[in-house]
Amino acid sequence: MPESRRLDRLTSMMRRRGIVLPSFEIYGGVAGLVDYGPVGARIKRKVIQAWIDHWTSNGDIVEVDSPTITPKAVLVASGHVGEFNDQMSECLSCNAIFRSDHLVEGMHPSPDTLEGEELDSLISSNSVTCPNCQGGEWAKARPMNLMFPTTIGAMGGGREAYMRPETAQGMFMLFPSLYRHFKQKLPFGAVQTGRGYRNEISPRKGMIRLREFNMAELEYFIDPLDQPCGDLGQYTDKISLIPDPEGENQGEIRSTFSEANQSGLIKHSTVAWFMARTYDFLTKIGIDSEKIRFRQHAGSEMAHYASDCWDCEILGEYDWIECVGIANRTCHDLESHELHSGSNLLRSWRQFVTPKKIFKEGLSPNSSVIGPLFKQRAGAISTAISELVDIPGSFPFTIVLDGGFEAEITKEMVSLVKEERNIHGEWFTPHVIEPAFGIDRIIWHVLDHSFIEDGKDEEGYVTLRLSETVCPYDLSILPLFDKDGMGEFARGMFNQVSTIRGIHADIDSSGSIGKRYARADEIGVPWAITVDHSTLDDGTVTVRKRDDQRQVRISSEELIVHVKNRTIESLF
RNA sequence: GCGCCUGUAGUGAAGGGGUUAUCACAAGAGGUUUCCAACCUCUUGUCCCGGGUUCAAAUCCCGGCGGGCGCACCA
Repeated sequence: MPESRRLDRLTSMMRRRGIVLPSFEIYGGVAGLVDYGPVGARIKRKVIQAWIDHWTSNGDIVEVDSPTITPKAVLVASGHVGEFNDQMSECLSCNAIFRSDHLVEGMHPSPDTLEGEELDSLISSNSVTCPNCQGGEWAKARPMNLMFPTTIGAMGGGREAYMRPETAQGMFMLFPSLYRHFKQKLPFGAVQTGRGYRNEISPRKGMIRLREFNMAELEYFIDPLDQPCGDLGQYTDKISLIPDPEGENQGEIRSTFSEANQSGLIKHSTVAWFMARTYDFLTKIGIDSEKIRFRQHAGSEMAHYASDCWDCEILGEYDWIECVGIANRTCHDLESHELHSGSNLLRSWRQFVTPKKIFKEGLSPNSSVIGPLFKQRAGAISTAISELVDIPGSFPFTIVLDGGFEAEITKEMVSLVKEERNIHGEWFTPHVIEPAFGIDRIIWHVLDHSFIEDGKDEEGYVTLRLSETVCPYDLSILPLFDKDGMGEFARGMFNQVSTIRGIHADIDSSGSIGKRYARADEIGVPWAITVDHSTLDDGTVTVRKRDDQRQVRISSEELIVHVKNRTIESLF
């Protein structure tokens, strides 16, 4: 079997068996949009369920769900409207397109803040040449919008909006509700799974770069003075870590999460903790641990909102692909939303262990004197007096207002106040650690790593060695013949197991028994239950294990108990 | 967006200006004491879309859409 075509065989199988296939195909298809078919949708649901369970099982993280349509103002505050509207310049001689701000790199302190016309004039005044063909003629810079715009309101005059490029903003919007839910105590987190939208220039590589995709994001809100972290010592695997090439550490380092955190390779303990938990999740759903690595972003590739970011990359048919990003978003989002919205609900209270005593000495304006004397300027003068930090040693002294007005302040106009207060705590903007998962990319790699071809002949025998956590059906029930009562017995069993919560069975009576095993193996059903002649005599069935084809015989009642308890494995 | 390659049943392929487009596997019905893709009979189903050239286009040409790779892009 030529290994170079494994990718083709895997994608063909995925289409044929209804796992993942191009969308809208009878209308020619649309690049970057895919469907999950009947088998794929079940796998996807189980991956997402496993993800939600993984993060919410500690009690400090809850699930939320917010709209995909997002008002423009939210995305202006988050920085996406600015960042997602990069100006692009096209070379008139070879039609190559470049980001305008990259072309004028070094010619301006902050090229990414410039408008189209400023970029154009910078390009022409510096005679920037095309990196591709050395031509010097450029078309006007045009904005490239990577978000899908829409309008809220069916008639004219609606509000401008975009399809969300990430689910994170919805969780920031819900911060006040989360803060109340968690009894106003950090740390806590929220997860959200759902669709995100990016109008990619050129979607590529099957389901790797999509225009509409499934994401799963976790926002963990912490006090920046604290770095909450679980027991890293429980993760003893050595992990491949590739630190920022612009930093002190070079090349690939193999280390445990605990060591990496202690040595300062992973600076933030909470980031290290989520990296470990991410590794734990990925291996649990069937990603090969040898094909996982973490790569730190260089400062230059960091998203606009992040101060540190580690990508989790997975090795598959498309080489190393970024599947999870674990970013320290600091207070960027909450602070920016506070600024843009005027809300004061995006903060958290930090209680001091011991109240701080503060002594405040200041001047208090005597308005009965100041008022009649300064009339309309009295208010401004009173404020200025209260805000004086250095109290002048003698009277009279002069205060200069913003407009240049000079007021002479005499002893009678003020009184000296000495105040002693206990401060019990302070308000601050929480920081956010965000693990963001690309669900489609993860599903791809789960399938890639499970796709085992080990046929002896040319044709190849395919087994999808999916973990029970993500398999599309838990078991396949196969009547050896659909007659003599075997079919009825099988359907009875099917109905019985189908009432068990979380269990989905398949029933298949067409074709030879070998063919039916093969069909079940190909989509990763872990157990095949065969109803045969003996079943009719003594009520026993055979249970076949997908990964080694071993079979045991057991009474159907006993089997159903094992299905219920998820202990089929113990039969082997 | 650009360049090169490419598009034939569900999947993989063959063919190719001329009657009804070929093969394998898959799928459906029936048969067969049928436990690892067995066999027999029958059946369903295909030239990406649009325009052009031509007496005649699935085939040649142009455009679009989709796919692969490279460049660019991937906040």
